[in-house]
Amino acid sequence: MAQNRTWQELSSSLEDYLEALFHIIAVKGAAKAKDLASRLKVKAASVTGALHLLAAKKMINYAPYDVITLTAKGEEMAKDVIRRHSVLKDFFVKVLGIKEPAAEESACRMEHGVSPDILKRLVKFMEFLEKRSLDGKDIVREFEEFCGKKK
Amino acid sequence: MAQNRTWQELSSSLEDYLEALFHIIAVKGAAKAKDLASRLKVKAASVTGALHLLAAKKMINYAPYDVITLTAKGEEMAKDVIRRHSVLKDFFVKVLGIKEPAAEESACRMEHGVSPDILKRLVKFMEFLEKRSLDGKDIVREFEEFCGKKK
DNA sequence: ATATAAAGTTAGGCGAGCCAAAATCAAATA
DNA sequence: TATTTGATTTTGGCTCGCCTAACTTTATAT
Repeated sequence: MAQNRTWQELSSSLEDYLEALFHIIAVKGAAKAKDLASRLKVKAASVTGALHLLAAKKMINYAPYDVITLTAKGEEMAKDVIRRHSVLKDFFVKVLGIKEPAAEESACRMEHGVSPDILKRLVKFMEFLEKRSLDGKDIVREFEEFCGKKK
Repeated sequence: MAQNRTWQELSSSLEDYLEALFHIIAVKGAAKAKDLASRLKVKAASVTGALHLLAAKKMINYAPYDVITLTAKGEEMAKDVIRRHSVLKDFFVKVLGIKEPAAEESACRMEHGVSPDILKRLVKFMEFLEKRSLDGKDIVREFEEFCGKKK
């Protein structure tokens, strides 16, 4: 299902590759196909295919058998995906109180569908909760109690 | 990209069909292929294909040229999808203050990825906000003000 | 009752994204 | 340097979900 995302030019799959690429590069300076394959739980042949597509979209610097790096455009895109991912995950963990592996998984699944306006509002909402907490009115704590009480 | 959803046996696409089916049936008692096609912005041939799949999964009662209804299992699934959709949308509208068409769109895109635990927590969070509001501590209102103030 | 229109289905095709198997390249080792 | 080994790519094949075009069935209108 290649859904229409007017506000995005990449498929969910390619966003995943870009995101993984960014993280691998952050640690190792550059990425190899194998890193992507193991991280995304995909076979090497699939990686090659995705790399061709990303290269065609000028998102990565790719030459056969060479290491992979992100172009400026690719890095921008990757950061955008990662931002959606981490905002969602933060919301799940810090506000909803979801535990680590589940929060991560759900963020992965939902990150591709978050529109810019939803993202902005979600960030603002968490800023709001943060500020309130500093003012001694910790909503998250209250929510935890609320959850603990019932049942 | 047919993602793995261990907690779900239907593709995003089939979930969409089921969801639409439920709404059409709610209004008209039964659905025709044409209703689905126009609602999902898809051609009639695609509908037939999806109906075969849903019938194979015992989600719908389907016979060529006949009206379509949901089986008990299908109705259950449909309600589940719709619940995910409406909880998300509610959160977007009532808490984040997202306007109608955008909230609906984002709910559509994200509904397929919401896990049961996230959903449960989100519902609880909104119950919590509701209760607080009844106690005269309207967090949503405060959030609106918070948003209005800054910039 | 029959001709026409509309709805539904079938057949065949396309792209995305995955895979396995085979071929190729590169890096390490003998 | 020659060889082996592991990484990468290519090739061909699969499923899903969509499409168009052609055909069949059902509904409508004369």
